[in-house]
Amino acid sequence: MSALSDVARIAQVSKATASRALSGNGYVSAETRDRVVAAAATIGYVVSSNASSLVTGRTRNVGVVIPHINRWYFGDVLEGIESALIAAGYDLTLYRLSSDAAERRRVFEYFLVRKRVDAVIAVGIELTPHEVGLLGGLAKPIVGIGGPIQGIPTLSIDDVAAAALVTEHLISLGHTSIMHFGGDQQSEMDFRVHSQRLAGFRQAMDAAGLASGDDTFRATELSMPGGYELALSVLADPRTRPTAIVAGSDEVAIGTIVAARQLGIHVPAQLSVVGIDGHELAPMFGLTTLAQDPGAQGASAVEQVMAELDGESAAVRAWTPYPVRLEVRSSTTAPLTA
Amino acid sequence: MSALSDVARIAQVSKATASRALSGNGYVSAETRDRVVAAAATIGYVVSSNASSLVTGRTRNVGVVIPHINRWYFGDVLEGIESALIAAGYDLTLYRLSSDAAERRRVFEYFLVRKRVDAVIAVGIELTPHEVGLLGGLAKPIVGIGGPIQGIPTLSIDDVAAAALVTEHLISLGHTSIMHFGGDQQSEMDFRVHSQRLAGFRQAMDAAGLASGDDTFRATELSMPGGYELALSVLADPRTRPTAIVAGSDEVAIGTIVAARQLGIHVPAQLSVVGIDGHELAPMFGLTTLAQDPGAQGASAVEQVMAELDGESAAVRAWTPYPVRLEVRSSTTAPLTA
DNA sequence: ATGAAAGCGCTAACAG
DNA sequence: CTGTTAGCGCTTTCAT
Repeated sequence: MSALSDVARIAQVSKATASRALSGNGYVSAETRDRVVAAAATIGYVVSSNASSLVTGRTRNVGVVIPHINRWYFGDVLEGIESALIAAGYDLTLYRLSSDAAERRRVFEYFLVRKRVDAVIAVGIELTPHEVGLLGGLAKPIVGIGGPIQGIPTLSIDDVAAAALVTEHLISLGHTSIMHFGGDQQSEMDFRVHSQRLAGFRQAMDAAGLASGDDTFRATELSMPGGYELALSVLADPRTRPTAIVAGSDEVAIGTIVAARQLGIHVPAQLSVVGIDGHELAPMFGLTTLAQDPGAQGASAVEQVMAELDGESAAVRAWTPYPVRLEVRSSTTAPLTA
Repeated sequence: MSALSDVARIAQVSKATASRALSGNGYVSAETRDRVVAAAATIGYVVSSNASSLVTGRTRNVGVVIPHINRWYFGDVLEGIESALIAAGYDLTLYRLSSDAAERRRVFEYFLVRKRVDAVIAVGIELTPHEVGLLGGLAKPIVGIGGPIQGIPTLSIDDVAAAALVTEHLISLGHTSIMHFGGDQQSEMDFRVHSQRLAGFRQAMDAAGLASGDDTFRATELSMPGGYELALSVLADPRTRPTAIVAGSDEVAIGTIVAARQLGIHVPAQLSVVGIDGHELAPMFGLTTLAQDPGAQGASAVEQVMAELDGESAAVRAWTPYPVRLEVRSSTTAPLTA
């Protein structure tokens, strides 16, 4: 493997000059630079990022911690982050956090701390103050996606408002028997997203004077199979079946629709369903959903990180709700007495 | 940031001894090791992987190149790789390759070469001999997933046989008018997967004496919207509509089913559909599909890489077909005259 | 079993 | 504008 010294020797300059010529830092005469660049090209020289990082303290690499890869919302966010990072010339090191606490500790206390990453983006994970402190102590920027984290900038929609909005949509259609298929309230993993969406749902129901008690909420994994299984069991009984469902995610919504159709329930004539993610596949299913843009949120997070890395650390340390709008489609929601 | 020298000073040993105690390489008396470990713990010492990599030449990091993140098959493979890597104490650096040739070159000639990764796993991407040579010249192990690559070990199913199998299934059900909704034959990205599946389809059709000409094949992006759009246009005309579809992926299959139902076509009474990936969501849709296990393939790839990294470089340099079986479900395929 | 010393490959002052 | 010098933090002979 050729080193900088080889380039220097061939170009007949010192290592320092070669370094300057290649990195673009510092003055180098045009002709010298050309010689150096040519020399580097002929021997196929590429910097050793290790050596370079060791002295500069910068790795041009950011760590991304995320609970799932193969879920619509998370996959979209990840793609958005990936594109933005590559465009900025940064590497992306991926850590999937399971609910296993020991593994989580290992990621934070070992993997993320070894001077391997310049910054961390946490997607859909509520960092503990301890974890924030760990990274913060190393002066590594952190930005979150998916919900407020104490003391660091976070991008997310206003989940309470979002859930309230879709619920109101259903109510405005004349529905009175509405259920929320949401995330497990115990799950530490995904922020307060679950509880906030439930809160928004209840808020809208209460405001309309509708029942919002325990039997209007059922917890499930926020996945297609999750929604499917739950819907199969809840919708089977025609006497207790609601006329509308506020799904905790688009995947849950689709799962619910598939199950309903399988039970012979007509969507939307007999059951209206709304989602919350605004995934690109939603239109295909005609799903009425909130239009948040996960990919764009990922890209914004990268922007934030880059800004902080460039010293603009006075960035927004507070949470800013990401704007959303309700995308109304005809095929999964309908007036109650259409 | 505390360094090894700090640990050494506190434990009252030399840096060399501290290093040995912490890494477990070389002789250290039990009591000395305890002192060192304790010292490291109190100041929260973590090795700088840069410094360590610089001298050892090993990064404990593997690069993964993959064309999509948010597709069932690829997401599953990626999850499998991630888990296996973390378990082995390795980091995973993710590169999504678009069809942009310039970007692809940049990834191979810049990102992957800077002594940042110990090995590369290429998923669903046919590496060129040049790319293989690039990494090979650096003595970095490469393993592929998804199809044969010249000169390196690759994991994949036998796509010709797989496509033939699902096609035969349809034929055995009495279908004679069968179409293949597969991947674009021009796409360089995804190996020969597309053409191989088409070949398998034609092989089975020909063997049964059925028409397998150009009008039995339609190309689409191997995604749900891809399958959906294509099905919408192809299935609309009842006079030319086939009775069965061999989908190029599970996503295409689902998209096709959704479109068919939307057109009022009953699946499987009027249209039978088979997929090829065996995704975990297939059962939910009752999809008849091949059972390949993408996650397991990812894990196997990691095993291969680790073996090569441990010097067992005499590993299988040839392609070994990954075993599959056909999972027959009742709801998306049926005898023609049921 | 432990320590001293020599780098790994590069960048960043500081002179000139 | 270019060269000299001094490390970045760690591992690894080679002595002891």
